[in-house]
Amino acid sequence: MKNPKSPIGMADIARLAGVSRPTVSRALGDSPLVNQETKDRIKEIAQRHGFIINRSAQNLRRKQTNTVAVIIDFPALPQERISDPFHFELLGNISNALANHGQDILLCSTQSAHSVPLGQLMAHKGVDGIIFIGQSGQKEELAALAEQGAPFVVWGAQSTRIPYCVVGSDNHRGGQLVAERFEKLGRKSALFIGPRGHEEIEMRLNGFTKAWVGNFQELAVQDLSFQTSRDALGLWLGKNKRAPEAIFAGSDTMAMGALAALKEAGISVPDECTVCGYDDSPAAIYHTPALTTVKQDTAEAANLLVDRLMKQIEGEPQTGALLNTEIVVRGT
Amino acid sequence: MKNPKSPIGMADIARLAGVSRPTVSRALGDSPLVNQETKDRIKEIAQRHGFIINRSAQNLRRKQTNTVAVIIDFPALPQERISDPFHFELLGNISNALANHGQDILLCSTQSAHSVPLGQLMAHKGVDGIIFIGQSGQKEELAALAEQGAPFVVWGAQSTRIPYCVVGSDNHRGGQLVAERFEKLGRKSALFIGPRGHEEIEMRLNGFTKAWVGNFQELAVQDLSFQTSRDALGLWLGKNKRAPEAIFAGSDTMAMGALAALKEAGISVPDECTVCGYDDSPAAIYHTPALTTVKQDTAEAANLLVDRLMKQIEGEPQTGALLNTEIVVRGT
DNA sequence: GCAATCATTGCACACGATTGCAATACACTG
DNA sequence: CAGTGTATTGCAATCGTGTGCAATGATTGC
Repeated sequence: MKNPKSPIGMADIARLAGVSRPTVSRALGDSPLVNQETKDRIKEIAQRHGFIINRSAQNLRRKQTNTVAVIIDFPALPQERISDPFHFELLGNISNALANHGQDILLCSTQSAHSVPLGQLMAHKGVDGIIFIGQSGQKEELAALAEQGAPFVVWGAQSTRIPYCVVGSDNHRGGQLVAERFEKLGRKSALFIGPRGHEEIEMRLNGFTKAWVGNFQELAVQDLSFQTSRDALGLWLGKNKRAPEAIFAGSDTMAMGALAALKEAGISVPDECTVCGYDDSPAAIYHTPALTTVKQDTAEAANLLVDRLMKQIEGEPQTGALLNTEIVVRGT
Repeated sequence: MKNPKSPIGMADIARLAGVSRPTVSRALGDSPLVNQETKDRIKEIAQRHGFIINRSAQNLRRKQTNTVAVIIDFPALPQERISDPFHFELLGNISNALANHGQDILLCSTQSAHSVPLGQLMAHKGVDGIIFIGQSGQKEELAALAEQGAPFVVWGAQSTRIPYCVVGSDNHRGGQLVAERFEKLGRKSALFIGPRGHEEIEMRLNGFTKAWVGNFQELAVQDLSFQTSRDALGLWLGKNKRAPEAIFAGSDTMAMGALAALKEAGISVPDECTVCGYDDSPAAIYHTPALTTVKQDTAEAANLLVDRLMKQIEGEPQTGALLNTEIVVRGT
């Protein structure tokens, strides 16, 4: 029933060291108020007896938690499976980055997070700050949250005059890189596949069209899933007699959907049609042929996110940041 | 500097309701000691004023945290990228399942978790229980943890006389299903690709060989990565004149690696060689051709894990559980 | 009508750590 | 030697909530 927990507390250490509890507290906190020898002795004793501080008590007293909430979009239903593996990779890197700062992660799915007003989420969950992943949808709520001075950062689309800190890859530049590559390959016509209303993807498209001079068409789809993309392109290929010479997909998952449709239509890749995705998710490498795609450096992204969040928690307001992006040329 | 947090506490609610603080505490906790009308009134007031309980204080007093640690293998280095998307899916489902039980998730990477002796992890992180994902490596430490009565569950390989609660898919049966399918297709020779020493995979192999009557060879590799599998099979195909008629890979990722090697060798799938993976990870669907694989139901897995963990926390010891597995036939 | 029972509520302390302030001891200055 | 300063430590209050026990008033039984 009751697990034994750690029955050893600060008071015990104090007794063992022959000092008072506050002195132990200060010693472990490396306070300059305590004699160096005393500190060393206390630390040694605490170490030897496997003392572990009670986070609940510490948090209560300090009014902070050393915990950061990460809010991420998990597929609500098993069959949806829409969650992007890219997010997983980012999450892993965030986990590491936060660990380096001595912070714990409180993981929330968007649905459970939204059962509570965003503004109260922090107090409710008892965290010092929040990292949002893939929440481009709710700018107003995030703005309100920023208004009350809550420390948080968002992974998503950059844009001017956003009142909070957004870290994201340079989607505009990414799109541009794709256009440049298509040009270099001498392609004359291009098709873009992606949903409207998804800010990051719109920016990719934007960068692309700004830099692209050839023939252009857009295939607007409902979501970012493999299946949707595959079906949509299949239909499109049926209706249009000529396949485009190049396809730019809004994400790797969609690019793979497109590749499936191309294969079914008997169009050879990359000879007849070259395809470029976005994200450089692991699956891009595993795919046959391996996917040409725009890479977002998740490790650097995680570091930037965490770094800026920490500084915010310490009271320094932070501006957003743009990540370098590069195109990774593989088999498509 | 100081974020305003929620300045409203139980004392305020008490004053507003004209009762004492303890009464508020009991009312919100639905104690039968409080008059129903009083309870309702207090709850309403608390609700209306957006009162949110201070978890730190509550946890301190109750000596529990309503938080479960999930320890998962994140890739330590960005370039490793070995983490299986299957784990991500499982994590998402666990997140949902825990949310249903009002539990929060504390996410730890294995590396940060191992910076502290496993036995103290729970007290250190201040959680009520732990879910391990993909830790088949350290049975002794887990056994020791079980010894001290810590509540935890493990996703991994089932086996008899393990002193703690393991939930896993029926790997043995999974391998058997693959053998049966190969037989049904009339294949005469089979090759297994997978690392030795990985318990779950060994069991898959075990189930397979028990049921398989044809010619059999094993290709032992170093790890579970796409690249390793691809290279190893490539080499193997070079050395052996005849390709096997069927390949069973230890995981989907490895199956995709094998498919890449087969393609390079000009061997047609599934005509000349049929391939079967394991996990039914999302990438299996996205692959071209789509992967035939053994499915593990992550939603059910998550429910079982969480359910058993909760019961342990409440003091009921739990035995392990075996998940149903089924083979999903797709294009390979 | 009096005592016993019950339902409801408040008092006061506990949880385990942090911190402002006072206390002590000692050194140093003039 | 008195006075001031400095280094080190302990006392006691505090964070916000939960809970054993006593107290209150209402109800019941005889």
